[in-house]
Amino acid sequence: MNQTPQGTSGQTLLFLTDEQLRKGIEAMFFAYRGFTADPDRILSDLAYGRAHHRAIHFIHRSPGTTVNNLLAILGVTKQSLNRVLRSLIADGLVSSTVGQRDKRERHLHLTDKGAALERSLSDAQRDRMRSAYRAAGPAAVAGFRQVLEAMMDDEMRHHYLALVDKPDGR
Amino acid sequence: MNQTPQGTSGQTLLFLTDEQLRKGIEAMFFAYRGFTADPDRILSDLAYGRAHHRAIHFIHRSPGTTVNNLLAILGVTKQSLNRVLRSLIADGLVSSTVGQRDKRERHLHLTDKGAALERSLSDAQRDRMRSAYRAAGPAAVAGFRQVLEAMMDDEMRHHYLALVDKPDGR
DNA sequence: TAGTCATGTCAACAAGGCTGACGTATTGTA
DNA sequence: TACAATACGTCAGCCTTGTTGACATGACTA
Repeated sequence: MNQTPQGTSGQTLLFLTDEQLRKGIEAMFFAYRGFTADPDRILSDLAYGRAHHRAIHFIHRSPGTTVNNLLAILGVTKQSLNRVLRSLIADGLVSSTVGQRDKRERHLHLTDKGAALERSLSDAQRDRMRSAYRAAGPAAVAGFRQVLEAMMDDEMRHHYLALVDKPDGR
Repeated sequence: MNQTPQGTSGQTLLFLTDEQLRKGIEAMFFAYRGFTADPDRILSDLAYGRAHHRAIHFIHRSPGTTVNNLLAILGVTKQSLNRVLRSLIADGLVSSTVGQRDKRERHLHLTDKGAALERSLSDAQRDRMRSAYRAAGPAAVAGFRQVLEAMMDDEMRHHYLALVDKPDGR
């Protein structure tokens, strides 16, 4: 299937061969390893894991977010998230405050200590991303983001766009 | 840091702002979820997981590969891989044969049954990749691969290039 | 007031990582 | 030919992070 593609309308679609697709799949696999490697190293010294990193990242991104919202973004069960949040709160990295409008909700913020860890994690991750961006150049970066966005599930794309399109970038 | 970057040599480097890097980080996160979603669905019906998928993928890619080689590519411990391989061999998806030149080595192949599963997994994953590629276009795809490659650890990039540069693409 | 919602929590389980230790062929080398 | 290194398998035990199911509480809403 699609081993020797011809132009559908006179246009060559060589970039859609199984071969090209496979390269993309393997690139995703190996690149994701690099993507998580630096934060993982930092976290392993602290008895935290990737799940803690994700929670910290998105709390930083959307200060005051609720548990339910975080649940939707992370795509895990509340029991799973709760375990992570509990340890972060116990260790004083995250604060949970009862909602004012709706007192059932908990609003999550990073403490100073949490913000410090977030910074060290995202610095490490950004350093790698920056050098990859720099090596590839602006045009490649635009394509990179385009393909990734097209690869997301609809629901995840909505979350992504809601975050990314924030006017002030926070 | 790098919040209001200026051209280092008269060139604007707006694509290297923390904001842009953060978007890339979040794009990777959400996209990877989509990347694994379809195979995960298939596997969960079979009592297999992502680890089985990875083993099957790379055995398919490099038929006859040794356990040690697979270990290096996957970047896990032999105990971890062995657990996966044991079940795949027991279920008749993978065959393990003693090496001819070096009898200590085991050469791994997919059986017909294993190849059938591999096909259904990679079909699902390729379908998503194909529609993302198609939506983004050839130029974006080139950039996508460039950035991913730059993001890999050196060791992983070597494995990646060794696979991807195979002349016949198998 | 009844029902729904947001949250937290307990218990039990599974996948898939890890370390450490040990055994067994087999191969390469001093 | 002894000995060391290599490739592999396996046992045991641990951790993180995901799951399901059940239940409780307080708060909002129709």
